Amino acid sequence: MSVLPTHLGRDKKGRFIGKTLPLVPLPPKLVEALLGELLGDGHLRFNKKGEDGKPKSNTNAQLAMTLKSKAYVDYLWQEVYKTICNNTPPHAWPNPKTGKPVSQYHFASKALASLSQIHNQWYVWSNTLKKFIKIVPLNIGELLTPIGLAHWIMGDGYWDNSAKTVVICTDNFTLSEVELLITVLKSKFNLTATVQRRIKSNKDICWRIRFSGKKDNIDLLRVLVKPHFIPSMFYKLNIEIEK
DNA sequence: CACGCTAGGGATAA
DNA sequence: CAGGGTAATAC
DNA sequence: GGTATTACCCTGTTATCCCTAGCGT
Ligand SMILES: [Mn+2]
Ligand SMILES: [Mn+2]
Repeated sequence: MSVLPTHLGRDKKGRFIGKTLPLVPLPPKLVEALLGELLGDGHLRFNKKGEDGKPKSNTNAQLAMTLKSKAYVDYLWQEVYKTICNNTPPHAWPNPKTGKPVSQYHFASKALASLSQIHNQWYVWSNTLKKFIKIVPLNIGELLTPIGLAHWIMGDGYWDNSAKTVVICTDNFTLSEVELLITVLKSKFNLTATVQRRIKSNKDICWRIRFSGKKDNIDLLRVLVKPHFIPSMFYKLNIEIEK
């Protein structure tokens, strides 16, 4: 996996600079984290689209993140995705100059051919909806690592204080995708989880991943992902921030 | 008491 | 999460 | 002029997380 130039190099404003870009390796840990972001709250997008709604021929995908947690957005930009981002730091939204209260923070990566390839694995074109739908790649079992799991839970996981366990909100994935993910959690990490059925407000049915609340299982999950968590997300594992 | 499971509401945080 | 608009630039 | 692409900033819309409540073994 590499950061491939499209055709010509560009400056940080996206303007052509008249020379080709060098090939920069995409760090494996970045790819692992990106997988977690895509399972969770991340968004791979093409900016410009043609009349059919599909991306124009030579455009490339960007990773876009818009989240409430300033700490997590800053961490992602600064520590995880810096090598594929420009130097513009995450910005608050709404723009503070509007006087409205800030509710989220945002950054986007560079548009890169390697991200377009990953988009191709994670999104399928729906002819009926005329848009891309995010899916779980069938080879997720080869790709998911503790780093990815950590980012996934920091994104879509929460601590269920009544059941005393972690639940992942996989609401927009299909039942078979959720079952696949549960199989992978068991085979790769020996983590036990079950499908939790839920009726949404609009009466549709969705499925979530509920980790077994047994002490050994939760302990194992914590050991796996805590090293890749930021402290402000420890609450999703019901871990105190130690001093 | 420990653990598993279902159900559902709501104002955001995707 | 997803999509839209525009300035900037090369060819 | 006309096309093509990216970075940056902004907007649309709802499915999220986060919570409470309850029953069962
Ligand atoms: Mn989410
Ligand atoms: Mn989230």
